[in-house]
Amino acid sequence: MGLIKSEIFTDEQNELALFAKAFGHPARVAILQHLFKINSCVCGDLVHEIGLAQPTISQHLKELKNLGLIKGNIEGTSVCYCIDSKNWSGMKETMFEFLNQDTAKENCC
Amino acid sequence: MGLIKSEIFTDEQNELALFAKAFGHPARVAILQHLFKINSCVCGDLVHEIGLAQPTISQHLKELKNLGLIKGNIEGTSVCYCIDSKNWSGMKETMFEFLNQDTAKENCC
DNA sequence: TTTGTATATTGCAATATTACGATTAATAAT
DNA sequence: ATTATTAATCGTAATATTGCAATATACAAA
Repeated sequence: MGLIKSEIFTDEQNELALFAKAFGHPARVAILQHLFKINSCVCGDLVHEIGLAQPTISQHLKELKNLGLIKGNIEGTSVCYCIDSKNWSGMKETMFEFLNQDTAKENCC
Repeated sequence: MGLIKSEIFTDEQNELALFAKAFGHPARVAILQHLFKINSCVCGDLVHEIGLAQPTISQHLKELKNLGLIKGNIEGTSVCYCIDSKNWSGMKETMFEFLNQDTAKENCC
């Protein structure tokens, strides 16, 4: 199959999984870290910085963009990609809620 | 290819991606939420709770166990799975550092 | 208009993931 | 000993992901 049965899970579970999946590849982690580091970016830099072929980087950027975590502004012949702060904050909220489930719990084993 | 080029990324980037990938499937999200909720669990409950076949749940549990996020104690004929609090905290630290990169940054676009 | 530069898209091969039926292993109950 | 119960493993089909070469697109510069 290879097909996730999304219909049996809640919207929250599916949303969180989609966000997490975005971070589930080291290239996308590296892209986001680089975008934060220089606070503005063109794709060309990323190809050089990360060491994957241009189509591959472009594909990863597209995924992050579709999720809303980054946005791209065309500037002449190149594209300025950067973090979408508002959406990043929203995503963080979702992740924090999930990650902090352990507070106020005792261990059983 | 379908093969991640881990060797071109840092250990931190690869580790974070592995943790994130664990949350990148709604079934594993649901499993972890359920484990937190009842604070102790046997696999059978999860099969009933989540609605996937027993081998599928077992496989997801194995992945979470391999990552160290949960541990399983055999109790008679069933297995008691629960969160590994220590490792969960460590994972949280890693994720928080990544998610909080945006603090102390100004927007560019 | 041609040439160069930067990014996106297409097509494809290789590998990974998801899901489950069938089976196995291990213990509990009778 | 036999049977029932629970969970792991095996095998396999279907789908997804990763990565890149080739190509297309879009704009700038000459």
